[in-house]
Amino acid sequence: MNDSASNGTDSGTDGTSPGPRRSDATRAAILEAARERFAADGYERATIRAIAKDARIDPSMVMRYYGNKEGLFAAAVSYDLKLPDLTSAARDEVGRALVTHFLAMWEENEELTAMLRVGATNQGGAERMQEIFREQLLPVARQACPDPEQAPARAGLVASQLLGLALTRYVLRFPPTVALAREEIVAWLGPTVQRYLTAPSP
Amino acid sequence: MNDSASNGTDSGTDGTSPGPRRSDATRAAILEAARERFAADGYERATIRAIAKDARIDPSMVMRYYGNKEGLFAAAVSYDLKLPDLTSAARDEVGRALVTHFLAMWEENEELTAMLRVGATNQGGAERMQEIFREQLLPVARQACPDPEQAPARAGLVASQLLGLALTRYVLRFPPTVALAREEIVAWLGPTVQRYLTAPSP
DNA sequence: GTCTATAATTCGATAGAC
DNA sequence: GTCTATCGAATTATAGAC
Repeated sequence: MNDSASNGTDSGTDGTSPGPRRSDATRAAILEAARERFAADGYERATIRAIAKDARIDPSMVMRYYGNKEGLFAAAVSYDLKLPDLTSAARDEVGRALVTHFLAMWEENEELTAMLRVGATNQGGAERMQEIFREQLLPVARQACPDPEQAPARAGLVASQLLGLALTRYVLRFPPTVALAREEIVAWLGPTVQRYLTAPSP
Repeated sequence: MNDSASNGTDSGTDGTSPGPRRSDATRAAILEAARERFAADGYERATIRAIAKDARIDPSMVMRYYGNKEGLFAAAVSYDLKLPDLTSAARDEVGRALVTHFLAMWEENEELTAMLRVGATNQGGAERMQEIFREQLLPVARQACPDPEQAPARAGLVASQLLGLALTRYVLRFPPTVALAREEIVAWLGPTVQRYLTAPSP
């Protein structure tokens, strides 16, 4: 969301204020439109022209700012996804907490749908998806599960359930899964995740 | 796959139910190549030209046989995916049975990976995925779950876990999930699916 | 900074010779 | 049935005027 301000070529000669560029509004509009299009259509079908049209600017501006289509996608999904620190959660509640935060993240952030959709057909997208779950889910598993050596497998199981929920609810939009209330999902999936993390190996 | 013997009995005139054509081998080669490409690249990036090259025939043949790209995809994934009849399975073992058969299906059939990948970015693919879900998973849920009215929700939960496994294992290829042995997966996911189907609402 | 015009590819689809 | 040649449309990307 936040384009960090860099330089201010138009904000006068006094260097005291590294003010926002005049184009920051445009850049932000482009990124927002890009996230929407990538989330809705995937990488291939989301055209630069359509994104530019949504942002109500000229397609060539997208190229000027982000170089090429890959650069645009990278910029659009470069937002840091921070799963709240769950290390403080009670050990027998980590499953429910994880599902709750996961749901909140996906409902408020189109970026994740975009990444999942792109990850299904694009190598770069899949790798970025792997990164995120290594950085976000593995630490949780390392702390929650009894044998640290099993943490990757446990995290993989949790990922299968959480991403499966995201897939059926936000991408494929299976009606019954879409219809579920958040609390229902937490009530059903919480114990599953809890078990994947903390139960002894079956 | 099946290069069925192509004899000369071309029953020609009846367009609705043609016998074995001389071109059957070619058609089969096209479909096999199409499945591989769709599974590997998704709908948009799997080009007719590339598929034809894999099948070592001319791209125009694909058009001649299947009309257009959509027709090709439909033909490539039109195999009936038959989940074995689980109505005979013991009621407290339906979870494990379902996971076991699901795994077997995905490991031996590229078609399913193709459909999942396409479903992530293509409307038609997503709808076909929904169809299969309705025809295959819903009946199982209807029979296994205590309250038939809850069958769709239960089936949706099962789908989230099973398709999440397929996504992380066969599409995104998360290393820890790929590394799991089939028996481990059954041991972990079986109880989950069992609970989604038969446990009382939480 | 913004836009017009267009280059350079690539793809789906068609026409027609053999 | 098979292939060559090509059309027409869409795309990314570039060059340059204002």
